[in-house]
Amino acid sequence: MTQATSRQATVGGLADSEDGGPADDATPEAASTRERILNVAIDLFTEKGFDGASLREIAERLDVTKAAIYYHFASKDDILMALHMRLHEFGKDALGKMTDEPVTLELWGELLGQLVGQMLAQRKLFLLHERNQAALEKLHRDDHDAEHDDIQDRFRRVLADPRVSLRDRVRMACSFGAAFAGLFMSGDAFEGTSNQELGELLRDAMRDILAG
Amino acid sequence: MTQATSRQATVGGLADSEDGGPADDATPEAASTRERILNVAIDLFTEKGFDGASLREIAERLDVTKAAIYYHFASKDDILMALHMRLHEFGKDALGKMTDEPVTLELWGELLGQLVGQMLAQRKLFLLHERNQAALEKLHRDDHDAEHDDIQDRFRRVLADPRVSLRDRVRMACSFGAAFAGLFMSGDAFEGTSNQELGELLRDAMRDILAG
DNA sequence: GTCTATATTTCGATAGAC
DNA sequence: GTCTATCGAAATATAGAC
Repeated sequence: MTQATSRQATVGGLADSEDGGPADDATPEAASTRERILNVAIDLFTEKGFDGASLREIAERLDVTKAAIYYHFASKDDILMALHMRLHEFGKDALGKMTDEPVTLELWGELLGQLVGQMLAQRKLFLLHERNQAALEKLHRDDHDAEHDDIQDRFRRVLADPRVSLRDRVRMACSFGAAFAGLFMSGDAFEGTSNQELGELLRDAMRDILAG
Repeated sequence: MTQATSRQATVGGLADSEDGGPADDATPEAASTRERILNVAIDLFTEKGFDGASLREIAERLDVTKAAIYYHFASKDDILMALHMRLHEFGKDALGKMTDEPVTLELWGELLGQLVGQMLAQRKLFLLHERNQAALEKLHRDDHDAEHDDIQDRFRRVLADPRVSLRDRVRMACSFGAAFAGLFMSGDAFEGTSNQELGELLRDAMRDILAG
């Protein structure tokens, strides 16, 4: 029996520090193989798509064999799931602010302002998700112990909440899209800009939409 | 030799009406097999991703065999290219307004206002592109007779134009993202809304960003 | 224009030695 | 924890009959 257990992916680098599992690598020096696999996977899954990138490529880039990967992960899906959990970890703080009350434009603004900071810090992870929607949906479909507080689901539920006016809900979607486009759809057009400057410009634009 | 010639995909349903090629199907009655393949491909490539969807599935859904598909298209890539050209056809009118002059916020607003209408009318085609970035990039990489006036490239070039202030360029990206999110990232949250109403709400939000 | 049948490749995954 | 070797499945694509 290997360490890789099906669909029990941990965040990796954040948790995973008990029993005999691969050692947690909070210490910076040398990333564990597990972490190195995840880091290469982020790049390859984003560049070529989850289906377009093969385990062979990941292995080659790390100079190990496919079999080594299967020691750390039960399946290719399991790698994607681990990355998904990693993102979820970053998003859950902002999400915590959402109760069952109807979301106001003010609350949405707060939420998104916080999220923009995390998106700037975790650009690659968010980009991975944007570009692999189909694979992630399949992952959720196949996952039967669905702990369904997925970030995307929560967002969509808010945007569909009939207690909030259509106009406001459209504004909420637009403000999110505005931030998103500034970060991910512009290629490297804003590459020379510091995270702080870009973050402020985006927050300004968001404010104009929500105050509009 | 079959009709399918490599990488010379025509728009399909809009052009393609000369020589012995499969008949143009401007007449509504029954869509040609070629058109039916493209229509099914839009759905499957969007739902499962370009790599995740197989030609077998497309064939099954049309109740024909894979070989029939290869009569109409030289390769799987060729199908995606045909769909890409179809989108390009719709976008080129708006793009025509872009000269080599620096793009002003006003011009950008006009451009996007027009584009929103086309996005509403061709939702599926735009969604296909959003969800298959990796496959489309590979398509462009492999395409050596690159006629490089791709819509996305043009947009990015504008957003990177140093003659325009960073603030304005970020606003342009945001306004596009706002429209985009309202249309594609909200799932079916706005499904009950008419295209006209949604279009107006989106244009209002865009105006607020560009006027901000 | 569509079919049957098959060639060819690549992938995800496993077994077992070290 | 990583390796070599291999399996079985599924995919793209082709050949040739009808």
